[in-house]
Amino acid sequence: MAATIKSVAEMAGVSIKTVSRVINKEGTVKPDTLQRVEEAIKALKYTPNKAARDLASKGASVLGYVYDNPNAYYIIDMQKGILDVCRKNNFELLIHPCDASSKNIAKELVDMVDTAQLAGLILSPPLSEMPEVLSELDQNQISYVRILSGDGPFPSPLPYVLVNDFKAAYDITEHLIGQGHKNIAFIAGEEIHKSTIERLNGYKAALEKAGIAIDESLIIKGTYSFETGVKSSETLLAMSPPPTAVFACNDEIAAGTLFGARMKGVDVPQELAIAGFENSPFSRQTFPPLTTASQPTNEIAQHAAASLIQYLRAKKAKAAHDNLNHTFIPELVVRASTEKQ
Amino acid sequence: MAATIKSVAEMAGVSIKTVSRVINKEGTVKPDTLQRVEEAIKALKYTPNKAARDLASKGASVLGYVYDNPNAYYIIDMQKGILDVCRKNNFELLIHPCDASSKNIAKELVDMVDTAQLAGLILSPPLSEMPEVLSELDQNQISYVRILSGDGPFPSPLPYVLVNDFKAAYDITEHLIGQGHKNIAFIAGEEIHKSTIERLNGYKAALEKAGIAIDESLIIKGTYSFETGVKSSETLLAMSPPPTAVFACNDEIAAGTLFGARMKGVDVPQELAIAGFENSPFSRQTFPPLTTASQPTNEIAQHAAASLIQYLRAKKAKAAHDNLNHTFIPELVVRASTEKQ
DNA sequence: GCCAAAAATGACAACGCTGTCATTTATTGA
DNA sequence: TCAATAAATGACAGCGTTGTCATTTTTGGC
Repeated sequence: MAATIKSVAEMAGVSIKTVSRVINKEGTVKPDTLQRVEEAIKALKYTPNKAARDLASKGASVLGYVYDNPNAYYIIDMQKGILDVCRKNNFELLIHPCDASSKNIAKELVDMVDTAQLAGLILSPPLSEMPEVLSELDQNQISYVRILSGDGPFPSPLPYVLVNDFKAAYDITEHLIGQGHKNIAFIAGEEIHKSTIERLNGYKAALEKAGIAIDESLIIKGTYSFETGVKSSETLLAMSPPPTAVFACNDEIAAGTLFGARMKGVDVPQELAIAGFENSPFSRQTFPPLTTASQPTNEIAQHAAASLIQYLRAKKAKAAHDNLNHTFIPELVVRASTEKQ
Repeated sequence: MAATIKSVAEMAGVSIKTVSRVINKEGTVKPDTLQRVEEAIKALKYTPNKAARDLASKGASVLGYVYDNPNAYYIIDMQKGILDVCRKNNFELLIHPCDASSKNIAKELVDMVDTAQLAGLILSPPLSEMPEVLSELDQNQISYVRILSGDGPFPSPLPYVLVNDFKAAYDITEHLIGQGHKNIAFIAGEEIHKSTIERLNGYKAALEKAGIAIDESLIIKGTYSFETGVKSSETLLAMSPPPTAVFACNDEIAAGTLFGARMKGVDVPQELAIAGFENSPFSRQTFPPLTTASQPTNEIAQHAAASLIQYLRAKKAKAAHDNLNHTFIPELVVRASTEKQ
């Protein structure tokens, strides 16, 4: 039914190998043969059979994107970025949502790579920051690229993409200080996310720089969730005096904090300034809109996918690969939630 | 390097065909041979090569999920549901975000099915409701399952999953009427989404049932976006008298309406009640939280994927397939945005 | 116009599995 | 015990490509 390389070869009056050369753009085909073959391909609506290709050339070109992250916007953006690069490079993408807190998550990933015959993995936080996962992958010689929080460079044979949360958190805190706040609370997310630590450190560094003593009671542990924001705002507003500003570890928490403040009739930003992190779409849609830090998720994803593909190609060709590790710095986005009139 | 069927066969002292029978659970292998083979598989960590399998058995098992929808939560939920079913049935999933407004979207899909050798497509709105797309797929004999708005059953050889937006919209409107409102506005989304029409019809039907005349000036056209909500609320609040309630076609619009009301200092729900649709996570997180209708997206997705797979199997076996088309009715979720104290 | 070298093309064996059909082994009934 | 039959198993040819290496054709220098 469907055309095969053989039918194309017959129609063009060449051998199948020549057709193969054409579809793989090997460039050693005479212009007029090339044209004949291309015409035949078009006429027969021929598309190479992927299974046969993968089999013959040993190894399919499929990447895996593994995520465990509650933020749908983040995932979708990541996914789109990765997909774009995959498509351009003739790779396919296998998507695998998973539960990072599951005990055998590492084994599960190795299994997946085996069964689906993946060429490599793209890991985003927290998976990309879990030593047990990484070492298991290393032991099984699985290639991967990590997206993680930090400010390298650091030595690693495998590619990675860094997001400098420290700097961005520093900027946000500095902005709050610039608005005259001295009593600034910090609401943290899960500590398994390195971003939490980095953001906390940025917060602390900015306070120190401004000569403001760090008050541990203003630092609240939580999860990256709306609920954490709601609960924390209760705790914070019950203090005397309450903080005049809150730096929430992400927009969800910030939105929760805002919600909590509103419930108590506390005016934002007059009585309480609130900043988030991540620049989720809804950070623009709360009332008032949230000050936050924007990271170019799509770009980060593209970069990650591209460097993994580059790494895989270099490995296959047994060549050294250029190191294209890169650090992204989220940018401060100031909105009404931290600006008094 | 990696184990093949041959190495397993040698180790177990059987022919490769017997190993094949074991991994395909054909059930015609003696218990003790079976055990020997299974042990060899385990010992060698053998996993069948997918490419070889697909090639030999003609036809890979890959479904395509095509979407063009701005709602990240919806997509993620859909995707997870589909992925679950795919994994259980040994199918793979190719994800393809696209632009439904692009002129050659239909060709693009056909191309994708060809190049990626897809077994079938899962279409969600608006793609699933575009005649030009469907007829192009039909012409190319591509199998697909549609998720769409409506309240069938209707005759179709291909499977589909319906969401009864009419009924849910009727319920929401009835709820608003029950709260004493007579002057209820409707903010629509893109008309290319059949859900918009269905929801509008549900709204109208409920008004009629209650004997309330339909006021076309209260029906505002827009897109499924926050911005539409903001703008529409300006228009509506400038009327004299302004409506006392708004039924927004989805939560994004509702959130925008809420935002707009807040900007004008209009109290929700005392002065203006607002209802949305979809039960997005953020509908719980606005202040006040939004009344909305909840659709079991994950379940819908699972159902869609399962019926497509069933259809494909039946087709391959040239058997008639049970029709498992199903209609889901979103459920009313009442929250503070429509309930006066 | 001839030869060597380079460029283009082809023949054919993999790749790792499944499908078909032949063969061997176990089971049954008399 | 021996056919006759059923159950297990095996041999081997594909599946549609790519890789390797041999062969043919073209090119360029003299």
